Amino acid sequence: MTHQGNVRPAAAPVAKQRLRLWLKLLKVSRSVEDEVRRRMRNELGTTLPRFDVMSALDRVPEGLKMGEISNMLRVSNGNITTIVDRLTEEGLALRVAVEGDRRAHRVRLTPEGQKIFRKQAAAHAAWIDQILGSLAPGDIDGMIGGLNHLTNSLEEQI
Amino acid sequence: MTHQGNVRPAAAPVAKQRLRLWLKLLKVSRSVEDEVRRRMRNELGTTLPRFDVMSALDRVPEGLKMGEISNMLRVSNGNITTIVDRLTEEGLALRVAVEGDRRAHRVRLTPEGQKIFRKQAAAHAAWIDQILGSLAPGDIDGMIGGLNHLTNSLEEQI
DNA sequence: CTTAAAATGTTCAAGCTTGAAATTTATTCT
DNA sequence: AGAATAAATTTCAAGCTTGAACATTTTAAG
Repeated sequence: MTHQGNVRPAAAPVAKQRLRLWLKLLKVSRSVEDEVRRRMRNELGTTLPRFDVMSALDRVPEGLKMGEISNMLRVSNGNITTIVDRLTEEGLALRVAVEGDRRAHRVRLTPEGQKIFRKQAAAHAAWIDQILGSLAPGDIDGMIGGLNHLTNSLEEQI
Repeated sequence: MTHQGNVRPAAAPVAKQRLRLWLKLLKVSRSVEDEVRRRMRNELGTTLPRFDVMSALDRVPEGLKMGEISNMLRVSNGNITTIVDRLTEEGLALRVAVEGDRRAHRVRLTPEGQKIFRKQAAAHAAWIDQILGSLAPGDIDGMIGGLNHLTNSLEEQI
């Protein structure tokens, strides 16, 4: 029963609000992402995409198939191919054959890759804490709430 | 209000919360951005960067210098060059000489470019309203508040 | 078993993005 | 004025990203 009250201030500009929110959200997340990207390059000599891939791999010691990585990261298949190629060349990751399926390989971090990733992850966490330092727990909870709503409806929608 | 009892569970993990928030923020904004990108391509035959540039130009009828565009969009100079080149080739934008400074040009939308942009902007606004449709005014206000805090501190910091 | 369909990856062309180097034009200093 | 410095862009190499086309292997159907 969506029943309007008797006084309507104006044709509800919820749509406008949503657009404003989105523009703001995009701006903030681009700013932070740019800053992180810059530090990845300058302080760690790596890139965000590589870090993302290594992060996915680090969570699953037995390794991930290419398709699993690209699903997790919401990124195209071909994309992952080149990133993993490079990580492999540098000895940070390796592909192991999947028993019973000659199409697929499982990608894993090498011990060296793990060691390096751990360091990078610590640096990354510290940056984020610093960059988002102005946010109080109250802000955080509020935003996480809204973001969760969004995430849920996006998963249904898209 | 989630109010902790008198016992503090552990050394305040605000940093962890901030990291969680950032990962969520990044995920949501990438999802929405990807969806918008997809529709830009499939439904409008354009790209987000082009749309962004046209959007900046549309707001300033007298035109913008290259550097002004790249500042507004927080994007490198070289980047804008190629995008404007393409818009120009297609007759959607044009460069007019700046009186008294032969280094710079002012980029403007052509009437054709304006017409096309207006249509695209309307479609874009509708998408956002639909994609963010699950957000109630309460969510929106909360998030905008948090984002404003962040924006402010980012501007000082970075 | 043989063939068609599905799944898993890789390759490729095109566009985006960046930072650094190069270019051209303005401005400032002696 | 002449030289050095600064400003506005463009060019360039390298990496990221995507979707489409392709190749290989697996699974399902007949």
